[in-house]
Formats: sequence, structure tokens, C-alpha cells
Amino acid sequence: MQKHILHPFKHRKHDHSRCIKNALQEAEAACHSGGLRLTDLRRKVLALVWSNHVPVKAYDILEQMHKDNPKTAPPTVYRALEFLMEARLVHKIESLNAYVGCGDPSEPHIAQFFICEDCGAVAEINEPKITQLINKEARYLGFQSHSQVVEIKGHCPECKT
Amino acid sequence: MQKHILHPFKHRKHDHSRCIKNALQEAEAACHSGGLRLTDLRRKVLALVWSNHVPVKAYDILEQMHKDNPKTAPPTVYRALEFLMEARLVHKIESLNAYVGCGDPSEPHIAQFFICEDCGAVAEINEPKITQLINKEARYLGFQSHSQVVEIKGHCPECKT
DNA sequence: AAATCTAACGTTATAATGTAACATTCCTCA
DNA sequence: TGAGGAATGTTACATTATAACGTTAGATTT
Repeated sequence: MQKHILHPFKHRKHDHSRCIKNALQEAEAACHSGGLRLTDLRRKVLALVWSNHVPVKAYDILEQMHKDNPKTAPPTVYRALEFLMEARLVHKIESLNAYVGCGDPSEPHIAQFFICEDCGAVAEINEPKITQLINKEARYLGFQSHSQVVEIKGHCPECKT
Repeated sequence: MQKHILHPFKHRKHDHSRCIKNALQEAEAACHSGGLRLTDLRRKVLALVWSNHVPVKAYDILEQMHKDNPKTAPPTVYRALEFLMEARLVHKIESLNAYVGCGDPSEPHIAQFFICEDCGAVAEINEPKITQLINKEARYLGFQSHSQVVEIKGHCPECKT
């Protein structure tokens, strides 16, 4: 696997419990080393974001949270997501208004997403050539770029046929 | 000006009435040649989208429509926007939930947007190298790409300093 | 340990964005 | 000219997100 693939398309039958466990472990480490407080609530929301490899909607998370505490309200979820995004543990997919676990929280990165329109699966890559090309175009326009949203829709290997 | 810039950053003081008139004219031509019905309502919404070079929110359009007809309801606006997007006269900026006039309706294209976080101005380009690079990465992942969202945030030439 | 401070979370209410479903009107064209 | 479909009107509601303020819990100082 090449370095720039932060999160590949996973086979339908992979052992997803390992993905979740791994994500939580990395999050624990990242927060600890960054002096951030990964509370139970945030951990819980992170686990729900990682419940599969499909972007999750805030209100779906809320619904799951209601199983533990039926009084949980939207701000609780949005605050946790905000924290997780600042901690770079979660990305928002703008074109879906949904959230997906970051494939590599270990260091800051720009990401590009490939999103299957059939099954919803997402792959995350960081291809510097894309970033550089975009930055070059930006410079040409006299534009100072700070952040990029790159979201590609289509069909993943398993849904392609 | 190079061909791949579909819509450059405009100087603060440009004659914007010409932009609007031009956009409406091109829309008229495009719809005529495509057998599409550019009704008064759709023309009106298109003009409002073009009221400046900043992406416009659906509910801001609605508010403007209320000056003519206070009973206009959201579906009216959303339907017109949907038509305009299918006719490729308008693009949606996903990361803003807002709509912007297309810089070149004359032919289908993939676009990349540069969005100023200060003044909101948007430039639209179509740089095939970006598209190709993305498609190459897609192929590498076994992904069949059909549409791209590329939205870059930062500061435009006039807000940069 | 008590006092204090702040970050995190709870709670209520509402804002902002978007759509379903059905009724009506208006064009087109046979 | 009247039948059919496209466009618009209308009502109601679904979905996504945040403001504002109160409360709790953890850390810090004394």
C-alpha cells in the first residue's frame, strides 16, 4: 500500500472491529500527546463515526446516543464533532453533510475523498501532486489558499461491476 | 486571459450590470439551443444568483423574490435552482450551501472553485490537469469517478495583503 | 480540603436548509 | 380545442445546525 492512501476502500468482509479499536487507540494517543481531553462522550461519538466506512450524519449519531441517554440533544453531538474535527480525528464530507473518521490522525494533512454513490464507502488519500497543482492554479489567480475540499463521487471497486 | 479560467476574480469596481446582462443572454442562447424553457421565474432566479460574484443562499433568493411576490415558497426557489444546475447555468458550492452563476455555460465542463473567505468572491476554473490527476488516482483505487467537487478556500487578490 | 476557575456538558429554543405531496395553471401539439 | 405533460403554487414537514444560558465536573491554587 502506498503512503499517500490514508484510507483505502475496505473489503466488504474485513474485520471492522479492528478498525474501530485502532481508531480509538490512535485517537487516545493523539489527544494525549496534544494535551486534548478525549472524554467519554467524545470517545463515544468517535466510535459512532467509525461504526463503518460510510460517512455518518449528525442526527444518526444523535439517534444512537439516545440508546444510552434519550435526552441527548443536538448541540452535544455537534460539539463533539467540532472537537473531533479540530483534533483532526474526523473529517466532514461537505457534499453529504456527513462525517467520517480520519484515516491518519497522526499528522496534519490535506485530504481528498472518493465516495461511492452506491454503498457510501469512502477512501481518503493525500496526494501532494493534487495539492500542489491546486496551489499553482491559486497562485496564478493571485489567490492565497488555506484549505481544500476535494470530494469525488462515483463507484467503488466493489460496486463498480 | 487563458482559456481554462472560466470566471476570474473581478475587480471590486467592474461594471457588474454587464455581467448580469451577459449571463442572461448566454442563458437564453443555451436554453434555446438545448430546447429548455427559461421561464420568467427561472430567469429571475438566475438574475438573483448573478446579483454579484458571491455565492447566494437559497433563502436569500427567496427573500428577494418576496419583493415581487410575498407568497413565494421555498420549493419555487429550489426547483428553479435545480433546473439552472441541470442546464449548467448555475453551480452549487457544497461547502457553503450556496449557488453561483456558471462562468461558461456554453459547454459542459468540470470546474474548480476558489472562494475568498473575506469578501466571498468566487473564481471558477477548469484545469484539465487537476481533473486528470484526480481521475488517475481514482483509477489507482479502482474507483470509477463521475463528478468532482473541488472548492478551495482562502483569500482573493483584493483581500490578500 | 476549600475556593476558584474554566472546560465540558445539559437544556431550551430556534434558525437555516431542503423536500414530499398534491393542487392548479399554463404550454404544446395532435 | 382539448388532452397531456411541464411548470408553478401551496401546505406541511424533514433535516441540518446553532445561540444562549444554566449546570456539572476536573484542574489549580491556596
